[in-house]
Amino acid sequence: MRDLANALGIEAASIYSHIRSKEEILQRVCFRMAEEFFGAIEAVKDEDASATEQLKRAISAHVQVLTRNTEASAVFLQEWRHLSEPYHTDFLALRDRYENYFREIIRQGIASGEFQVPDEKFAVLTILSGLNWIHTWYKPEGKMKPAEIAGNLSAMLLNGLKTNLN
Amino acid sequence: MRDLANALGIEAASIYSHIRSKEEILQRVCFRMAEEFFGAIEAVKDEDASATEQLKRAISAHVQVLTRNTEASAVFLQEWRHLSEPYHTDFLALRDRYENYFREIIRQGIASGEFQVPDEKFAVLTILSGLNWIHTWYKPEGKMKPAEIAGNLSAMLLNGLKTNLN
DNA sequence: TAAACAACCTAACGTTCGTTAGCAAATAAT
DNA sequence: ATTATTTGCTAACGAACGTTAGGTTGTTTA
Repeated sequence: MRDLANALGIEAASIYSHIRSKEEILQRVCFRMAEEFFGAIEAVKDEDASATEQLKRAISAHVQVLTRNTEASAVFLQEWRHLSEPYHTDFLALRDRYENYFREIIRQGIASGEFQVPDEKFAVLTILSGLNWIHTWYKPEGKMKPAEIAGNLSAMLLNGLKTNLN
Repeated sequence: MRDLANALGIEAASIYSHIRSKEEILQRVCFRMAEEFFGAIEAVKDEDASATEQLKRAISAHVQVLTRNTEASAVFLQEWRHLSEPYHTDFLALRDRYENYFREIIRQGIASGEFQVPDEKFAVLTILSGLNWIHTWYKPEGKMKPAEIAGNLSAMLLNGLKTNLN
C-alpha cells in the first residue's frame, strides 16, 4: 500500500478514500480483466466459421487483451488465488466458462474432422498454457508484435512442429 | 516462517538452527530443482537420435521431474523472481542453459527437415509453457499419469491439433 | 450561500514479519 | 569422561504491514 501510495504521490492512508481494502483492488483487477477477455472472445465469435478459423480468432483476441494489459494480466493469471470468498469461487466459475469457449471450438473441430486430439480437456489446457505464458516475456517494444505472436501461436498449435506434408 | 515452524512442530526461532535466512530456503529449492531438471534431461540426451525422438524424451524427462515434485516445481517456476543477487542472475543463466537444450533439438529438427516452425525461440517458449503449466492442475491421484501426460503433450506439440493427413 | 462531498493530510492502532540473543538439553566426537 | 556440536526453547527486537480516526481544504450540489 505504501509503495502504491508513493507511486501515486499521496500518503498510504489517503488510498482509503478511494477503496475499501487492499483486496478490493485485487477484485477489481481480476474481474475487469475477466470482462476484457470475455468481451474480446465474444466479439470474434462466429459459430458458422470453421473450427480452425474460430480458434485462430479466439487466440488472436486473447493475445490482444494479454499484450495490451501485461501487468493486469499477470495479476489476473497469478494472483486470483488470493481472492477471498465468495470472489474466489466466482472467479473460478468465470474461468471455467471462458475455457468452455475453447473447449467448444475443439469439440466442433473434432466433430467436423478438422481436429484430431488425444484428449479434449488436455488440448484446451495446452492451448491456454501457451497463451498465458506470453505475459512473462512479451515486451511492447520487442520486435514481435501481438498479431505476429497470435499467428505464430496458431500455426504451432494447429500444425505442430512437424513438417507439414500436405 | 511461523507457518513453516508450525508444520514442523517446532518454534519459529528454532528454524534458524538449520538455515541462515528465509531466502536460503528459496535458494536451496530453486537450485536443487534446477539440478533435478538438468539431471533428467542429461540422462535422456542422445544426439544420434532423431530430433523427434530427442524432443519426446526431453518432454518426458521434464514431465517426470515436474510431477514428482509439484510443490518444489511451483517454487522453481514462480518464486525465483524473489532471489537476491547474485542468485537471481545465476538462476537465469541456468534457465537459459536449460532452454538451450530444447533450442538445440529444434534447430537439429529444422536442419534435418523434421520440423518446420515459424520462429525457433518462439517454438521453445511454447513448448516450455505447455510443460510448465502442468503443475497448476496435475494431481498425483488424478487419472492422467505422468507418462500419459508426456505422450499427449508430445503428440500435441509435434502434430498440432489438425488432422494428420499422412 | 450553505451544505455536502471528495480528496487529501497527520498520527497512530494492532498485527504480523523475519530474525537475534541467550539458554537448556540431548547427542556425538575426542 | 569431557568437550563440542546439534537441536530445540523462551523472550523479544525492530521493521513493515493493512488499516482507522479525525481533521483540513477545495469543489460540487441544493
